[in-house]
Amino acid sequence: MASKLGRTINTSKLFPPKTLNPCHLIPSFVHKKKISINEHSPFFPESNIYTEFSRPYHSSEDAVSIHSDSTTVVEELTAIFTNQPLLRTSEELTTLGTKLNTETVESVLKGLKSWRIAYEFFSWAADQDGYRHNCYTYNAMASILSRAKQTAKLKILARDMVNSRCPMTPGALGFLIRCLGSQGLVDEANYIFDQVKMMGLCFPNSYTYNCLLEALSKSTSVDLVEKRLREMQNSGFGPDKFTLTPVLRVYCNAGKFEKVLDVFNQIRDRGWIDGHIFTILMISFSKWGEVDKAMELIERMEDLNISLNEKTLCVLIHGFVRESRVEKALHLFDKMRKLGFKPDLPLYDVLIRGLCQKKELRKALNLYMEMKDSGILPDVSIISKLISSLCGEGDLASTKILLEEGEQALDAKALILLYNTLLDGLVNHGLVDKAYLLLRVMMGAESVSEAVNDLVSIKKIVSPDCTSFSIVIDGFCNMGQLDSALRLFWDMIRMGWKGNVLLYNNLINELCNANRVDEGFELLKEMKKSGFKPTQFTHNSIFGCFCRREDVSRAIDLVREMRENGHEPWIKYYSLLVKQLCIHGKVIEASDFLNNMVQEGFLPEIIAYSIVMDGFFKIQGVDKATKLFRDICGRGYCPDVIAYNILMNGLCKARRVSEAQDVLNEMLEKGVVPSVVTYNILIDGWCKTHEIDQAILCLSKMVEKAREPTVVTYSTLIDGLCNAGRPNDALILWNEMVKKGCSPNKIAYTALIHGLIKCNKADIAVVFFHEMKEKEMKPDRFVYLALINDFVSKGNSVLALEVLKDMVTNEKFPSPLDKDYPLCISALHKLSEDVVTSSDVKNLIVQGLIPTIGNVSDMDVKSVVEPRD
DNA sequence: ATAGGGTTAG
Repeated sequence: MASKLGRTINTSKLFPPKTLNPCHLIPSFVHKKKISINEHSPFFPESNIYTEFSRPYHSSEDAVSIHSDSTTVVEELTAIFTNQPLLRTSEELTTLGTKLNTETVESVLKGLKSWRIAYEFFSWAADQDGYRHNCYTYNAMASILSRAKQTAKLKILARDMVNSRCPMTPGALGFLIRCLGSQGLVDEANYIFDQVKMMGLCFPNSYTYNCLLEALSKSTSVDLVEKRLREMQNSGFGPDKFTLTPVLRVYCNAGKFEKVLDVFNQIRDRGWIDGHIFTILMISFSKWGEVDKAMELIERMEDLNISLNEKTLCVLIHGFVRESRVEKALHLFDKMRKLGFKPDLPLYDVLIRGLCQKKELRKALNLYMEMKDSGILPDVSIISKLISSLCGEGDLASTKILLEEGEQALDAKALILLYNTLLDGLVNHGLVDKAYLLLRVMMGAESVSEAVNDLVSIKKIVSPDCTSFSIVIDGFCNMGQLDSALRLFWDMIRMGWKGNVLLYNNLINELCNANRVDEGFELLKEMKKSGFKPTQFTHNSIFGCFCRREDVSRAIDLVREMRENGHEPWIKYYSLLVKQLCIHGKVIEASDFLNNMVQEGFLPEIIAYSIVMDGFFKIQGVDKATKLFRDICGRGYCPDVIAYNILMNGLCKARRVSEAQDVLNEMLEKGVVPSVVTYNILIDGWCKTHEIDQAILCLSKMVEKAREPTVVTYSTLIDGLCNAGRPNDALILWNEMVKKGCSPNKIAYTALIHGLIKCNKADIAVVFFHEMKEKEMKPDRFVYLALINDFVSKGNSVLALEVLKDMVTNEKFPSPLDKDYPLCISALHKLSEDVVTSSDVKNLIVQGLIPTIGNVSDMDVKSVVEPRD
């Protein structure tokens, strides 16, 4: 874009040439005006603000020629700066410096190929006596830097330009603004515009404003654009098409639908709609995922006889593929070809990828063939995509053809990429052994080449690279074939490949997962020897293994080594370690481990301390636990709700419920919000210490605080109420629970059934017993036994037998070693003594469901084998 | 290839 340095408005790339007359902003008199080529005055009279449009540009074809002396100077300078950097301090150059003028500088800048040299020349010129850059030389330089994307230098240049106080024509300022805008330097463009205006270096006209808006429209700064638009109107410049276009664009960028519509209507009402406007809208719609709306626009465009341009179609096709609507994309693709546009590789690429993603591989292949027929050479990336998709579908035959084509068209470096894709595809398709065979053939093992005949017909051998090995090694790892992975790894090392960090990490991690940590350690040594630095992941893999093994001393040694490397041990591993130590009663060891971590400079998270605190409580170390809690508080930890819960639970279990109540108050003071669990713990504490009223009070408090009781809350209280001899209240609570939609689980049923039995209400209990079984919850044996025993003791043999039958068909009768055994036997005795149930008991013995008991003889048993009616 | 961790009822 920035090629005329502000003298003419070159908008052809921004706006369709058909709709734009570049002169529409320029009063006609300007074209007649000429300005002397040797104009050196740094200040143009104000009346000349439009002269830049007519100033000839010496290097363009129709430009006025520079006299021959100047031409020589340009040529010499260009030659010296291009080819003879050593001559830059020579006398010759000093002489040339005296002949410098702005036109020469512009010419030289235009002729220099590299932005770096141009920049050097530009700086050199600035230092020459009697020479000053003007706005055109600055713009020439700005244009070069902008094209070279040297944004930092461009910014400095723009500031220098302002600081030099060189006057600018509105066009020149517009040009500069567009240079900045094209590099996304929106704020800078905005700033420079104001500076220039403020310093009186230029009076912006509507073109300048349009340039500024154009620059701003690359952002989403709606406010900025609106502000400038008002400013422009206040300066007497009404908006034209080139004003509204950037306004539309910024609203599009910011996703302001309403505003977009509003501006669009303004543009339409003034008859300014063109393809460019549509393109802006369509790109936005496509970005917003509104491809259908974009399609509607296309139809409207066709109605308005505005031709679709290639870019718009491309954008839409990309948009449809992005939404996985490949059919629609293909439809547009056809349209595009009918309009005579020739699709390029990127467009084929996106469609083929879209089809691959939809697993429409036949269509993808056809399109690929079409592309080749139309004379477009495929690149390695598209072949690679096809190979990996075909592999994924197990279509090895097509893969083979593509690979053969690749062999003809690609060099060895690209070809190895295809082979790696193939290896990867095989591995992903679960064919890691096949991949391994292919790899061996690549390594030169001709003896197995038969086995990969269906994959490749190797004409030229492609040696595997590090990636090839990595793919197959990782494949083995993922298939659990760790030893194959290791063997291949060492093969790779022997072949001189060093591997990479990822490969080492994967292998070490797999070894550690397989509890082969010593080998993992060996590999770590090898890794370091090869010059790779272990990462956090490497160390934590090994650390995790030590933690799982509860190997405290090696774990702490590793923590030390990790600290030296600046690697943090992962909480999931050390919390696992302390948890397991606690489970095994080694709470002191767990506590010591955390202390050691602190000594090594790592502060364990509160979670780990919570585990240890709970551990102390579980081994009746109440004082140790509470001391630990206070210690960590003193060390600056802020216990969270779970840490408090553990503390309260420990105190409650030690029957120190009022202390637990104090802890709850402490929580509230400190602003730690109690959870349902907190209240449940306290409720249970009160229940277990026979303070059922306190427990119910606690329930109402939790409801007050909008903590919904859970099935745990209800179970706890139902158990407590029954133990307090209040079965009716327990039943009321049960109904309340069900009414609230809280469905009872096995523990809740157990609590109620057992509670009712304890309250002498086995007849009610058995109703819930049946309800529970209907819900396919399996009662624990002690529930059966409690019922049987209760019925037996009350002489209700029929019900007792019914439950007994139920029990023995659902689970084994307790063994003689079981603590419940004597109880069961005594119940059986009672049932066999009762005439109503004795024969059924014998039947159960015959069926082998219950053991033979004392006074039921074998003879008796035989007598019941014959069925009686 | 990177956090799932710790607490309550029969």
